[in-house]
Amino acid sequence: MICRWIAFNSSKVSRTLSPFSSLLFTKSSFSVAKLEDESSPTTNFTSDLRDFYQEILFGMKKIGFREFLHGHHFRGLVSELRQVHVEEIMAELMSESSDLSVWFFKELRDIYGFRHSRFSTLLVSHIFAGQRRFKELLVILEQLLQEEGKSSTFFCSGSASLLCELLSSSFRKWESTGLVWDMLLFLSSRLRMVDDSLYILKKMKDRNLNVSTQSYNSVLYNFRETDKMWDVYKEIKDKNEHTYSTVVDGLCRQQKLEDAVLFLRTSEWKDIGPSVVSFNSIMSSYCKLGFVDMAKSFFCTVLKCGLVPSVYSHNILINGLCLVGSIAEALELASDMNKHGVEPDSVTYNILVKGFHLLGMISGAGEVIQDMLDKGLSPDVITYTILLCGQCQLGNIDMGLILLKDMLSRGFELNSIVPYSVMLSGLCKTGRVDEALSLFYDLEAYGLTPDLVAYSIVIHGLCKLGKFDMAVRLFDEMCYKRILPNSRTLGAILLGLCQKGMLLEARSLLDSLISSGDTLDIILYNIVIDGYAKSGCIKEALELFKLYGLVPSVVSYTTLMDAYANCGSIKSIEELLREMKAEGIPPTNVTYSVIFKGLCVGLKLENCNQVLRGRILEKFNHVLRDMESEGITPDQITFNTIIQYLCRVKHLSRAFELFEKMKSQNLDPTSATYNILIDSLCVYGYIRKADRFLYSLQRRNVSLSKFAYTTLIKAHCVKGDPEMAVILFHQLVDRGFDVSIRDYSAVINRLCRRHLANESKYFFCLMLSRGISPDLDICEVMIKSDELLSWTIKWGLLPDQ
DNA sequence: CTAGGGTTAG
Repeated sequence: MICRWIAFNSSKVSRTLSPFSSLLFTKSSFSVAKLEDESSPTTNFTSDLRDFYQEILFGMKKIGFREFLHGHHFRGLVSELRQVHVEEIMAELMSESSDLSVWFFKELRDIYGFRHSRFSTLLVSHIFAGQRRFKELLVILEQLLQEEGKSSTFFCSGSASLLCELLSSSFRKWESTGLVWDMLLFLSSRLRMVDDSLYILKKMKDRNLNVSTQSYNSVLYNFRETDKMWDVYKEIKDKNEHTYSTVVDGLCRQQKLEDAVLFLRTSEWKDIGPSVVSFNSIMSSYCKLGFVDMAKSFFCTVLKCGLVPSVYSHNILINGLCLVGSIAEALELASDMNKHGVEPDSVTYNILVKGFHLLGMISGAGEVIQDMLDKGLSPDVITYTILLCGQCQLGNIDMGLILLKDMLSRGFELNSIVPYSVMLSGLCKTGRVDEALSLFYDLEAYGLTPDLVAYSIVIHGLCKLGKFDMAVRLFDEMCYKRILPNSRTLGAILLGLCQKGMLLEARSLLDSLISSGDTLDIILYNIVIDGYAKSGCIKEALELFKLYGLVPSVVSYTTLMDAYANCGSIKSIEELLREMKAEGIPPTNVTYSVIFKGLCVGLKLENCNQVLRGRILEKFNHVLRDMESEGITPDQITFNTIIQYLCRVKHLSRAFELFEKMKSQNLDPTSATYNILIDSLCVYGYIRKADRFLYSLQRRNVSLSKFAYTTLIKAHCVKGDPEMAVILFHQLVDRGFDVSIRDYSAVINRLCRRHLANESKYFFCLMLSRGISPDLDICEVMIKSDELLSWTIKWGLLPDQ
């Protein structure tokens, strides 16, 4: 019968039918056949779509919704189903029973993954609200809001207005509508859709709808770090404990710690009295400022008030103790927790693990993890991330990769991008940006979506290593995904432009950011100032430094000073140093290394003038004294700079004294330190000493760079100890250094010049045996040597005539 | 209210 009805009607209605209906017309399936058998013949042939749905509904009811919806023909049609059809059916089902429409709604959503319209969702929300099914209400409204958030555009977040309009027009008469409004307010606020929540709140007030304290508290929470906090606070009629503790926390976050303490004591609290949570906020703030003792005294106040310190209170204090390096006291407090009736949780252990890592005590961290396991708690993603971070900071990138793999095999990385970001950062910082990039693209396969931080890390790594084009590609990809760059991402791009020498582009990007009105981070200026300085445009660097009414930081000053240092303009450096000190900006050890560098370069320039030379040496000692009096301890690079300077003025014994001093201050000399010393020993002819020095370093298993070897090898070639050169060259090869044709040519060149033909031949053959073909450069050197000419011809190395 | 990720200068 239905088939006949379809045949009759299809020509009439086909123009108005949706793909869904058209398909329904033409499909002849088991279910439709069944429908025909069991439904009564329809007599009212109308082309009205609404009636059509009623017919379908009638049929569906006859054979049972479950069977109809699960029938394979329906599955085939569902992709053609439009939200408006569902709304239509839902409304019809409502007149039958609300449970039926809820069932239809859920069935479509859960079985077919159907995305419901605002209207359908709000309809079911009202049913849930009426039946006090709050959990389900929460779930579908949260989903709705998230969908709204996704579909809103960059600069317009007015997604709530559509919902409010619908609520006011279609659902005004529903008894449960106030509840739905309030829940929407609560959720939009909790989802940090701040503008939306304010819009909803305003509409609720216009309509005289009741705003629950919970929702108000959530709005308050979002504004707790701003001036608007008090406005929201005043509006709340039935304030509760949460309201008060949010205000305390807000004041703490606004750096108004004294006001927070004052608020704690006011009568605002009526008979409730301050809660532990408020004390926790205050303790946390004091810890972050490094005032652990203040935090401790508030901990005692908690006890005196007859309140019980929570696990949070303990963790906050333990964290504070770790941050100031009092790990022993932190451990003690953790073990005393049971005296207050609480037990350490995984947060406690993670804090302790981090504490040990901060002190570089890896074994201690291991013990904490063992304690954790003994307690029946497993290390979680955060534990692993802390360990990973520690390894990366120590430069043990491969160890980090192993840790990450270990995590992966335990399967709990899936919900967090953070450990991957740490790894990406570690790889980028050690120049392994290609590995970072491939890890980055693997993320999707792990079901993780890179966020702003992950993108920024890789973009920065690419820029730093000169792969600017790739960086821009990622930047575009990120923007396309609607992940908006922030000042850190833009800083990376600026860095990339400067490194590419695209200073005009860097400058115009900076200018466009300046004209956008927001106050720019000084770091962005510093990047461009450095870009100018590095390419010798001191004038432009200075202009940027002075014109824009910005407050230069120590980095701005040091950057400019470095530009002057490179051309030995000691006078300009001194002027800038005076200026920054007058501005109350203390120099750092970076500043001082730049100053030393400037003095070294100046010394080189004034080489022949004894008077100036003496004056610079005087300055050197003066700066050293200043540094000491300012309590600035030189780091490795400062030491290297000074050592290099001492070497340059041939004060080798002073240089070695400083080298010892460096070690006594627990500063591991870097490979650059060894290079400077070995090079200087060679330059001044102390080759035997250089040999012994290298040997002592090898015995101590100190990591040496290739330069240390090649320097000494070259010196032996020049000074006529080719045997030593051969021995060292073999060490170079055996230690797995990448030995290039330039290294062979450097050696052969020097040996030829000393007429050491046999040794030249030896290195030449060694080179060939390692699969390196000679180039024109080497051939020319060999041919020029009388002793080698015939030998060279024998090898067929004469250039084509 | 507590624990994990990214920026500039030597």
